[in-house]
Amino acid sequence: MSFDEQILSDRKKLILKAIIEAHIKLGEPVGSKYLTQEMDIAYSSATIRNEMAELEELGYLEKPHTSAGRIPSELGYRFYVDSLVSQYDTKTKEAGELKKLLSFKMSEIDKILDNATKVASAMTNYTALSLRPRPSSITIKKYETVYIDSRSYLIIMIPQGVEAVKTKRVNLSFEITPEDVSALSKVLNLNLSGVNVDGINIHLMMSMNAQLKELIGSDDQIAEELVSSTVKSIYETMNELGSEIKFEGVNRLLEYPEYKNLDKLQKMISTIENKEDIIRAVSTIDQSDDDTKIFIGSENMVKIMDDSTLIYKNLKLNGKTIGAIGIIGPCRMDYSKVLSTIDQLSEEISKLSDLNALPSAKNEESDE
Amino acid sequence: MSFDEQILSDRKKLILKAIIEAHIKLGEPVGSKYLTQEMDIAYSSATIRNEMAELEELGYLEKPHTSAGRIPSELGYRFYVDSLVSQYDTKTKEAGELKKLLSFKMSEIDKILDNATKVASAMTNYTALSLRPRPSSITIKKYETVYIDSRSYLIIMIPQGVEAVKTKRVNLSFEITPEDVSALSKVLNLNLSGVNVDGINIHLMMSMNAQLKELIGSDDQIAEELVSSTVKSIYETMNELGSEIKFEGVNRLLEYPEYKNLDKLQKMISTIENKEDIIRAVSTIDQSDDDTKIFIGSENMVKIMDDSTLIYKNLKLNGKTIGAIGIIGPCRMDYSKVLSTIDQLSEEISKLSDLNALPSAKNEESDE
DNA sequence: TTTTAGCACTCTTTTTTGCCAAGTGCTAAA
DNA sequence: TTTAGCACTTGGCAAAAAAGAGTGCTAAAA
Repeated sequence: MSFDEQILSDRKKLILKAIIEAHIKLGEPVGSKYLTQEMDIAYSSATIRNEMAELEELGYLEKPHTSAGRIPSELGYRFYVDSLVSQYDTKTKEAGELKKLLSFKMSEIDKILDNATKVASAMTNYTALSLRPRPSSITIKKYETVYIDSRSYLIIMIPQGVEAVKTKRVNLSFEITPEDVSALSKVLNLNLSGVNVDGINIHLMMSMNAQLKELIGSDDQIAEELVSSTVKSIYETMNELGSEIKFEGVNRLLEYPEYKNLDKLQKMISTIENKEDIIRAVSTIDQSDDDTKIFIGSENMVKIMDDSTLIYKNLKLNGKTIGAIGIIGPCRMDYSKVLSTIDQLSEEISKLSDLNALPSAKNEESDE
Repeated sequence: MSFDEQILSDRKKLILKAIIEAHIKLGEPVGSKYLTQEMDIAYSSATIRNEMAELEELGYLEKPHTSAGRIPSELGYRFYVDSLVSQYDTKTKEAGELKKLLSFKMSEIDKILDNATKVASAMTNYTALSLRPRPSSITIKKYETVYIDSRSYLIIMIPQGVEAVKTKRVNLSFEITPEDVSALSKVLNLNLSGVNVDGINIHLMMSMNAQLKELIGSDDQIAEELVSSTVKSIYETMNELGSEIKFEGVNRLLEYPEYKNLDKLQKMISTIENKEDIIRAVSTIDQSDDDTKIFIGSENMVKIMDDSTLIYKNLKLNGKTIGAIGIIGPCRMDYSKVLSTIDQLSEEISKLSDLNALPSAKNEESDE
C-alpha cells in the first residue's frame, strides 16, 4: 500500500479519490467533464483525461466501454479504502441509542409470532407477515374536528409519542351543524385525551353523551350517535397506531414472475415497508374472528396490492387473540398449501398455551 | 357461491379449474391449445375456446390482450378458492416438527447477534449478516480417504445429523503412497468419529501419530505431518458445518442500481440464500482477528459475488469471540459509514459484557 | 344440436435499423 | 506541461419490420 502511495502523484490521488467518490454517489461511470464541473477539480478535462488514462493503465480505473466514463476497479477501491477514505468518526451521538437497541428484549408472544412468521414463510415459500395489536400502548394527546358538510366531519388525532397525525372522515346518517362538531371537539379533548383503548367504556361514553347534549342542546339521538360513531373511529385509529407488523421472506417475492417486473416489485416492497397500508387493511378485521380470510387482488385491500393475494388468520393463545399471521403472494398462489400451512400453524400455536409459552417457568433460556 | 355453482356447467368448472391451476403453475396466460395438450382435457381447442369466451363473459376469466391466452379474474380466483380448490389436509407429518420450530428459543448471544444485524442493516441501509460459529455441535460420523497422487489426497467426511457430505482436498509438501492414505482412513475412523471440535487435542493427535506409524511403518516425520494436515482440514470443515449465518435487510439491495439488473440481483440473492459460499468465505478468517476486514469484489471471495463488497468484523464479548457481523453491498458502498457503523456496533457489544449479557444470574444456558 | 377444423385477424414480442449523445484519444497550439 | 479541438467509437433509444401466439368466426362434420 505504501508502495502504491509512492507511485501515485498527488494529482492522481486527487483525481482517483474524486472519481471514486463521485461514482459512489452516482452509481454511474464518471467522465472527465463531470470532474471539472461538479467536483471542482482545477484542471481541464483534457488533462484529467490524460491522468485517467494513466490511472487506467496502472489498474485503478476501468472503462465499461469506449464512450463511457471511468469506474473504479477493485484495485481502485482497495487503494481508496486503504489510503484515501476520510477518517470516519467512531463516536456518534447515537451510541447510547445503540446500546438500547442491542439489548432489546422481546416478549414471549412476540417470539411466538416471530417464529410463526418465519416458519410460515419457509413452508410456503411466500412472504409471511405477523400483526401484533397493542392498542393499549396508544393514547391521543389532542383532538381536532373539522366540519365538512351536514353529513360528515373530520377528526384529527394527535397521538402521544408518535409522530404521525391521524385523520379520519366520519360519515353520518343524520344531519349536523358546524356547532355540533366544535362542541364534539371540546368533549373529546375533555374526556379522551390521554386515555388509552382500555379506558374507553360505557360509563365514559354516557358521560360524554350528557356533556355533548348540554353543549349543543339537541336531542338525545344526535348526541348519542355522534359520540358513538366518533368513538368507533377513534377506537379504530388506536388499533391501527398500536399495531406492529413484521415481515419475513420478502425476498421470496423475487422468485415469482409477476414480480420480475421491477416496477411491481418495487411497489410491492415499498407497500410492505410502509406497513401502514397493510396494517389498515388487516386491522379492520374483527379480532375475534376465527376464520381464515382470503383477500384476492383488489378485494377490500389497499389499492397498490392489486395482483396480490393476502391470506390471513387470527392467532389464539389461551383463548385470547394474540395477533395474526398472514401470507402475501401473487394472486396465483398455491392456495391449498398456504391455507393448510396457516391452519396448521394457528392450531399448533393454540396448543402451545399449556406448555412453555406464557408461564415461562424458571429457566427461560434453553438453547433449542 | 352456491349461486355460481348452479350457473356453471360441469364442463365449465372443469375448464375453469384447469385454467386456474395451469396458471398457478406457469404464471402465464393459458391458451386453449395448452389445455388440450397438457392438461388432458378431452375436447378440441375450438370447443374450449367457446367455453372460455363464455367464462370470460361471466367474469371468471380475463384476456391480457387479444392474442394471449386467458388468465383468471379475481372473481375466478374467488370461485376457485370457494368451491374448486381441492380440500387440503390439515394434518401433515410435519406437525411435530412444527411445534419444535414454534417454541424455538434463542440463546442470549444469538439475540445480541440478531439485534446487531438488524441495527447494522438499518443504519447503513445495506444488507447485514451475522455469523455464529458453533463448531462444537458438529461431529463426523465416518471418514473416507481417496488417494489422488503422491502429493495430495481427498478426505470425505460424513457428518452426524447433517445431510451434506463434505470433501476436502489436502495437498502435501511430501510424498505419500495409497497405502498411507488407507491407513490414515483407519486411524481417523478409530479416533475421530463422533468427536467434536473440542475433543481434538494434543494427546489425541499424538496417539493418532503412534497408530499411523505402526500401520505404515514409516518414519516419524510423515505420520506426524499427515495427521496434522488432515486434522487441520477436519477442523476447518467442522467450523464451516457448525456455522450459522443470518441475513437482514436483503431487500435493501433493491435500492441500488447495480442490482436493478434482475440477473445480478437474483444471483446475489441466491448466493445469500445458499449461505454455504458465504460461510466458507468468512469462516476462514482467523477468529481471533480483531480487525475489520474488507473484501472488495472478487478478492478472496466467492466468484458469484463479483461487484459486491463484504465488510466483516469479529465480535467479542467478555474477551471471547462470539461471532461476527458483516455488511454486503455494491462495491461502491459508502465505506466510511459502513466502517464506522461496524466499529461502533462491535464496540457497544463488547461493552455489553458486564451488564445484562452473559452473567444474567442463574437462569442462563451456558452458551458454549 | 354440438363439436371440430381452418383461416383471417389482432396484438405482443423480438429483431433490425438508423440516429444521437457521451466521452474518449490524439494532435497541435498555447 | 497544459489545454483546445476534432475525429472516432460505442451504447442507448426509437421507429420500423418481422415473427409468433392465440383468438373468433365460419362452415363442415358428427
